[in-house]
Amino acid sequence: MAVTLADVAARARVSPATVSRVLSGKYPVAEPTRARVLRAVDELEYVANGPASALAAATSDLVGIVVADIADPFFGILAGAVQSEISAAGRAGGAGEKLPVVCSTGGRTERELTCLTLLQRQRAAAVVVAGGGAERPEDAAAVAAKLARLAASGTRVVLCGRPPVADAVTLAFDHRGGARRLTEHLLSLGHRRFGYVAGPPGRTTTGDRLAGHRAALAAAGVGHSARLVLHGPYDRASGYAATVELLRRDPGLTAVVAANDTVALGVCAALRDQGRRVPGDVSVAGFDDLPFSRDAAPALTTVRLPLREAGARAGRLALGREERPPGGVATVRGELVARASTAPPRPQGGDADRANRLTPIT
Amino acid sequence: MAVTLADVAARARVSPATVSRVLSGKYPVAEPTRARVLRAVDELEYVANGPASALAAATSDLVGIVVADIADPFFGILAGAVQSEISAAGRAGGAGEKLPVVCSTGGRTERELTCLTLLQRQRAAAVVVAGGGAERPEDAAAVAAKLARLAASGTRVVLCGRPPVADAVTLAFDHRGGARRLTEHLLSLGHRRFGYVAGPPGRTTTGDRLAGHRAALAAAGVGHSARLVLHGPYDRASGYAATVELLRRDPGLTAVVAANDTVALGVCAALRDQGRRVPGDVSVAGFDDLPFSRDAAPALTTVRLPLREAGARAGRLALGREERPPGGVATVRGELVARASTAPPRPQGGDADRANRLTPIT
DNA sequence: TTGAAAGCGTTACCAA
DNA sequence: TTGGTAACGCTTTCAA
Repeated sequence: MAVTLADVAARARVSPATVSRVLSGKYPVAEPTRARVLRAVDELEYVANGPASALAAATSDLVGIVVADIADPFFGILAGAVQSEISAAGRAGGAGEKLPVVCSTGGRTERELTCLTLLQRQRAAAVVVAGGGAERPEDAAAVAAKLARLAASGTRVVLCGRPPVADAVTLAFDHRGGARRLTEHLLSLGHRRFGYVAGPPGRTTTGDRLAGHRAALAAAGVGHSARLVLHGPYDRASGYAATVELLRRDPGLTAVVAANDTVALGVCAALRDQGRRVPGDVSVAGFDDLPFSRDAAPALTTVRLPLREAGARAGRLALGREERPPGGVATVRGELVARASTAPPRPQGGDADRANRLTPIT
Repeated sequence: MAVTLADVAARARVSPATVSRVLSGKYPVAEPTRARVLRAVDELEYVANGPASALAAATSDLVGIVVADIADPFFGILAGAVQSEISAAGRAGGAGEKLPVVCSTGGRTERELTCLTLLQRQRAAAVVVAGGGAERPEDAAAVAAKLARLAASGTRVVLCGRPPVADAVTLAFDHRGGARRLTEHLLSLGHRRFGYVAGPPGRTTTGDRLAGHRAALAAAGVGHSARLVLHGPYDRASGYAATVELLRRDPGLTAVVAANDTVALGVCAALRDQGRRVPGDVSVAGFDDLPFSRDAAPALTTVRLPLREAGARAGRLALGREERPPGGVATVRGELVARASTAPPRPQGGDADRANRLTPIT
């Protein structure tokens, strides 16, 4: 079978314990001995048995990164940042190097629990849970309980982009504030009739962004019908279909806010197919400002979350290389990116009046 | 500490061996006993110790997916497809459920070897290596040797999108054929002066696509200068910068072929910024046809690789749920997607002549 | 600074 | 159908 520690020990004429000490690197070993061991390791092409180490040490060097969907660039960027932060630490391939592993859940609580169980089974050293969570109390509680058990069993838990839970370190995203500023911006341009294409129902990200949007409207005294809020997955097709329906429900809307940039692309496409100029007749806003959106929809107004920075920080927190923020929670804010200031085409009397009472924000 | 098999056994008043059998599910156990064990598992919230199982069974339930960059939607889609195929098998969270783990290498051989070592250390059940490999013989040999060792140690190895190695099961992508058809298409429209923005140097994907392009040009008797081939990473900035330089070197080019769609977006942006209409003055072609490209560059001509299907198939091969293709190698071909048939603006005499001798393809 | 040996929690073989 | 019990390969006291 495979080469074992004992084989290396025999070859280097030392005890297995010594080899272990050399490899772990955190025990004093005489230099000549050390060299002999390392040479034996090389000659034998020894690769440690991870499971055996994990069993003996009661912790593995796996770091889990749980996301909704790796095919979604939002999570791809986030997960990539976490990974590279983790891989950057520790000598390449050396013992103690962490193996970042990405799991995707499809945004389903059930699958989320499964992933966490799988990581718990692996005795992962840390777990970064990225993206929004379930809003339903039972679901949220189930995940919280699972995370608590994970933490209790020695796994470091870091939340990134979801509400804090118990005492897990959390990097919360300010979706609410971002959506609010986004909507305030559109209001300041004079828009009064909004459509909103929301993300999947029952998820905190969806709810938070929507809440921010509604808060801005309420603060401006602009009414908003629930009929003009449509939910769907974070994809282009959802934006397209929702927009067709929104226009049917209110042909006079002048702005559409989308759950994210991908959805916004579908919105733009549908608007054009329905004969509206974008921007011009209708302004479209999105979220996240992913790299391609500037090409796909140059006039999009979005909120840019510093995904790379957040991911890197989450990675450091997972490794325990960065101090816990006060209270265990740090909030990451997005930046408003307004590429075109398109006022609505034909402002109506009453609305224009109200607009004058608004203080432009941003 | 954590609940162990022995705890469950005690509670269910059976031996540890029996609990193990119930959990593994592949041994006959009397129904009442089985029920008692499962109840104990539930009551105790027992979660098996993966490392211990892996040690005893000499194989873990990890399945590695090695990609160049998860932040790149190309790999995100591919990895996502592999993952969902793997997660679909096996009852959620049950014993024996595989844990698909994605690692990214940045397309660097060194990091690739590290990832493979890490997976070898974990005694992964299978490894799917996706995306092109190194062209340099030493590098290719090093990776091949590593893969051979992995395979020898019982890990199932599946290659996806890179040249076959020894006897690893391979899903090869026909980059060469795709690039060839793409170029033939542009030639059939009358284009004769091409710029080419290639991927990172020294990688098989880059080399294969370029080879296909050159083969098409050669077959058509169209000369091509190495000065009009520029290399860079698979990102937008690379396409932008390369295009500025290409136009400097040949202001009269009528078509630019890009390493992939993301690069093509940069090409389009640069062309516009340089005062060219796209399409119109210059036609742009890309690769991969990712979801956003139709919005970002509606007139792009691309080659669409069936990424989801390929990923799913790779997943099944990794699980041993799909038969090895004859010879161990199956080739995945891309589909030419031509959204606009833009002929060059001002065909030159001699070239137009030659164009007539071409048989239009596709 | 090094060695000996007792676990770590499963699996799998051999009996019963 | 079940139980007893060696491995599995490493880490980590405890001694020397």
